[in-house]
Amino acid sequence: MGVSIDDVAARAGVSTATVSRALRGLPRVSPATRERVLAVAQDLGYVPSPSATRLATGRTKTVGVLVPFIDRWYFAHALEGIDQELREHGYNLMLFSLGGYQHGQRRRFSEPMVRKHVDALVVLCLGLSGVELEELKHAHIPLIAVGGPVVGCHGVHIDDTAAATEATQHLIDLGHRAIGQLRGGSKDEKNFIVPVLRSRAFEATMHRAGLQVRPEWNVAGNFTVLEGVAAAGRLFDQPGERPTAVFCGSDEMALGLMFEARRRGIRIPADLSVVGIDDYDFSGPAGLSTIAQKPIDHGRVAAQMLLAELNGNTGASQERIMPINLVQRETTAPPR
Amino acid sequence: MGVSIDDVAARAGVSTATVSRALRGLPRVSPATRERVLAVAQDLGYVPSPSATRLATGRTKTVGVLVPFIDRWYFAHALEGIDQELREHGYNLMLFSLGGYQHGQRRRFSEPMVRKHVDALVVLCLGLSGVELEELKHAHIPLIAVGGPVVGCHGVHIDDTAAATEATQHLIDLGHRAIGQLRGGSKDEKNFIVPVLRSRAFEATMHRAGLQVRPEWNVAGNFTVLEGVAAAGRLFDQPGERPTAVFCGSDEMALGLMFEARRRGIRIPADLSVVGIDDYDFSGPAGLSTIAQKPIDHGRVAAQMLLAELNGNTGASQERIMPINLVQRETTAPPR
DNA sequence: CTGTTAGCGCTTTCAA
DNA sequence: TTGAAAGCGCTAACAG
Repeated sequence: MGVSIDDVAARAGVSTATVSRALRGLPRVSPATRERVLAVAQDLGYVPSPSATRLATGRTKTVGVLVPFIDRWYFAHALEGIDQELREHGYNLMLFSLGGYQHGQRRRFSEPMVRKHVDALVVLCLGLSGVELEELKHAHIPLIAVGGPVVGCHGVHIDDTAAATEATQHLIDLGHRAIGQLRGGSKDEKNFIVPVLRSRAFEATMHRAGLQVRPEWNVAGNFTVLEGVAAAGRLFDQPGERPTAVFCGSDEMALGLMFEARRRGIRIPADLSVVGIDDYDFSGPAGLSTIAQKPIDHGRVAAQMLLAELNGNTGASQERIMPINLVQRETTAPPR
Repeated sequence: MGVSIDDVAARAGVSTATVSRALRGLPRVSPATRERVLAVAQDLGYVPSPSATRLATGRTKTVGVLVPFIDRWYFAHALEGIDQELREHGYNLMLFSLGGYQHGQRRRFSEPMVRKHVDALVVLCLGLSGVELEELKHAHIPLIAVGGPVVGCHGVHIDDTAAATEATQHLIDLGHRAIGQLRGGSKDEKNFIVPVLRSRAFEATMHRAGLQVRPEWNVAGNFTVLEGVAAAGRLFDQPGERPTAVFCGSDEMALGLMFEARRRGIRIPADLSVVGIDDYDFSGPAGLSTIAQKPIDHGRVAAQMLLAELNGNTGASQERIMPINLVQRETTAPPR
């Protein structure tokens, strides 16, 4: 079955070392020899055994991606970017999912999971604990966080504080004073700092503008559409005055709120303005005003840094703040 | 840095062979010895080198997943299921994306891409060409298709014909006669058979009911929300009579159509009934009637079959039709 | 420019 | 029950 380097060497009448050099494009091989080797290899359908190469070189030519779970908009797009960059450079992508949160807590990550399986690791939207990070550093493999800041590790992500501030300020600039918030849930906030950053920035911006943050208008939606619907329900059920606008920590929750608003006959933006963060695939069609980011670019950039690092360019991976921009569509307008 | 099996052997005062046996739980090791080896290994923080194991055994303990691109609802959920199953059994998941369609055609898959990298492969929502399949069979690794039938290869998927038939029949049963279709685009249909199956089943069901399939009510939406919006626009722009209901090949397109309908003041379901297929995350909150499927289960089942096959259970991977069910929500009602 | 020769770190007969 | 030794298929000095 498997045709090995020896077969090629024998057939080409050279040593295995020469075959190895010729096939990898190394110098010190005569053009004639190289050509012959290449022809024979092609002819025999020879493909080097990655297992053998790994063992001999100590490099796996694969990069790991660690995610808390898979089915979220940001992950899929970031993955797409990482994958593209990796594949263009002959690297493989190994996916490590922690399988979501159980008992409100994600599964612990242990370094042996990835040990010797990958040359580098990107940590996607995951807050690593001190010990986890320590293990990883000890393993000495290049590491980069994507999707949010991780202490003790460089990352590629947007400035979430700036994003939430800009979104909130957009509402204030339109003249809104009674503003509610759809924030992440306790699971999100316990496991990752991004929801917290966005939430805090909303509150800081409100205070800075001399506006009150009313606790009863502050509901948790777990960053999903479904929970967003439920959270919106709770918000709308509050007795008394209703906010004229809502800042949502993510577009997914914003969309959920919009569905619930429609069900209740609350008109957007006439009765209620809504702004989100992300620019989810649906946001355009839904007319949702938002702070846009491009996760696919985050993935590409992170992968580039890792690859540079693996090519000996020490210090290639750095903190990198990616661009955001306010996209005003139809869900935000001055209050009436 | 790396502590190897020799270190453990030396420290435990046994041979490497014994360490190997002890650690893998093989018989023919005295309890006392095993215990000592385990303790030493634990103590030294020893983890076997996967590269060495691969080379020695010829098995990689990893399964590959081939996808046309990543950011689609079905893929993320199926991946989640595959990943869960794999990880529970100590297997790793290597992701191979073809990076979408360029020039309307996906990148060609070549067997060397995965050769010796994985023990088995799942092909996700991809129609493999004859040559591609031939290469794969020649590589003798277990193979299974997920998300749609692939000729010459077993698969785990729903009966797409039944799904589209049921959806269409649902509209007919409600009393609709003027029914339009939002189908996949040429890219989808050229690269995968599922869009074609759904489309054909719609037409067959219409004919069977003695209803006319009007070409001008038959628009292409590429299976995405964004394209669904555009396609709906084209449908609504048709002069003359409008259909009273639309069958959509996927929920994503259905949602797109709903956004566009709302924008134009077309009321759903009062003016127009809409049904989709999939039960996308948003479908519940949006109130979309649909034929539900559970891709995460498809992933689990496929992974189970592959693992069984790898455990010597030849013939474990078979054709498996997964359940679907009509979920009637608020977008379908009798015509007025 | 090319060949020889050690490994890389495990697994797996085959003996003991 | 345990050990010795021969690979697995490639890379990387080191000679020539």
